[in-house]
Amino acid sequence: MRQAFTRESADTRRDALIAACARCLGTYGAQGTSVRAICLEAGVSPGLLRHYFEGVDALIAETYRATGTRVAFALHAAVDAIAVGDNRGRLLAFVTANFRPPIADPELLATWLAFWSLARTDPAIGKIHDEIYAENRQDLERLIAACSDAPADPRLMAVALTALVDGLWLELSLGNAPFSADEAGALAEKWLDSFI
Amino acid sequence: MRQAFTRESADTRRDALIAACARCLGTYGAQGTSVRAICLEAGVSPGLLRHYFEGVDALIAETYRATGTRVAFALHAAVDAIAVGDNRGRLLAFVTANFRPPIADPELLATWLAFWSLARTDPAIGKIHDEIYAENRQDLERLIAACSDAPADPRLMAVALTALVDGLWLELSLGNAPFSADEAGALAEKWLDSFI
DNA sequence: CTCCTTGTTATACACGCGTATAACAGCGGT
DNA sequence: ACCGCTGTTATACGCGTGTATAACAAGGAG
Repeated sequence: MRQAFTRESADTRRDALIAACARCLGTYGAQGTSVRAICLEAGVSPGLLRHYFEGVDALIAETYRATGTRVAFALHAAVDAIAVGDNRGRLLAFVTANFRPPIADPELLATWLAFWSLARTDPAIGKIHDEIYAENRQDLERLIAACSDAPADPRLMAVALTALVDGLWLELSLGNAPFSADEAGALAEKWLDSFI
Repeated sequence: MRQAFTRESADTRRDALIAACARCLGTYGAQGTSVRAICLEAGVSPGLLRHYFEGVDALIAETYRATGTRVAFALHAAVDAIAVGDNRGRLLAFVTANFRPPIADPELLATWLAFWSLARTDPAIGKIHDEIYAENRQDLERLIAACSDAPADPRLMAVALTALVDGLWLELSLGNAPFSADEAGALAEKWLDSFI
């Protein structure tokens, strides 16, 4: 007897596989994310992966893109929770959202680490990486420029702020960090106020 | 005919295997670092690895420790190149050395990424990670405290400086960074001056 | 109700992995 | 010059990997 199954639309199956891939990367890391593990997580047979994707590398690439937009969405939601007039508040919200769920999350870090390590090797992943980071920096520069007393060089400030936030986020998500999420937010705010 | 070989002391062989492991992690990433790849790089047969280490995981752990001390050594060398009286200069040297070789190096980043991803899974690696970071932070706090007008809370400043430096180093080493090593150094200096 | 398309499963293949084991050979002691 | 210890190699085993292929069945069309 063959296992029962239901036919799904292409989009549904692709999304399910992408979500399963992200869960595997977060749970088992890049090493433990195999075709069989992904398909088991998605509840389909291993062969189906290649029916929807060129190969496992292509699925991981699309998962990177999906994860990037998910993060961007969460950041935008944090910004939109602040009144449109409060430009400094919106910028601060964008920054401090990185220290709270769902962004400050060990599983998301594991996913991101896998992407970083692949970005050096796989050119396709590297391209996606550049796009995601460019978009994020653009968002940040926009929020900086919207502030009344914006600095002369928003690019360098965006660079510094991104680096600070990434570093804090990284150590916070790695665990055993010698500081709290609140302290991270306070540091970012202090740094921000010294500029604008 | 069997391949010729020479007998080496235990320390020599262990060091050679550790160095080969680091090169593999940097060149091929964690995914491409296998027992066979390491031993090919070291110029020995695959079986020899288990003659000197519990397994490949143990070798990677020792490689982490060795890499950590190598980085710490490079940072200390940068500090010692500055006159003992110039406390601010020594702190600045410690910080900016992170943006120059051999620390700002794609291969070192790849090695470090592998360690980060393993730190979550393997408790032994996680322990080594905590120790390395604690030492680094202690060094930084010492240099901060040595400055004449040290801030009230050197811990939080060390946290922030570490995060900023890590973030800048990360993106610099990932490549395609929208800023230069000099700009990174200038940013760190600016941040440093706003504190002390 | 039946047929046909095709999404899905099951199986197989070649390969690389980490490890275990036995045979070999370098090299110091005698 | 020979022996014996052991560092080193060679080979093999079981397993998991990504992918290719054929058999199957779900579900709409007629």
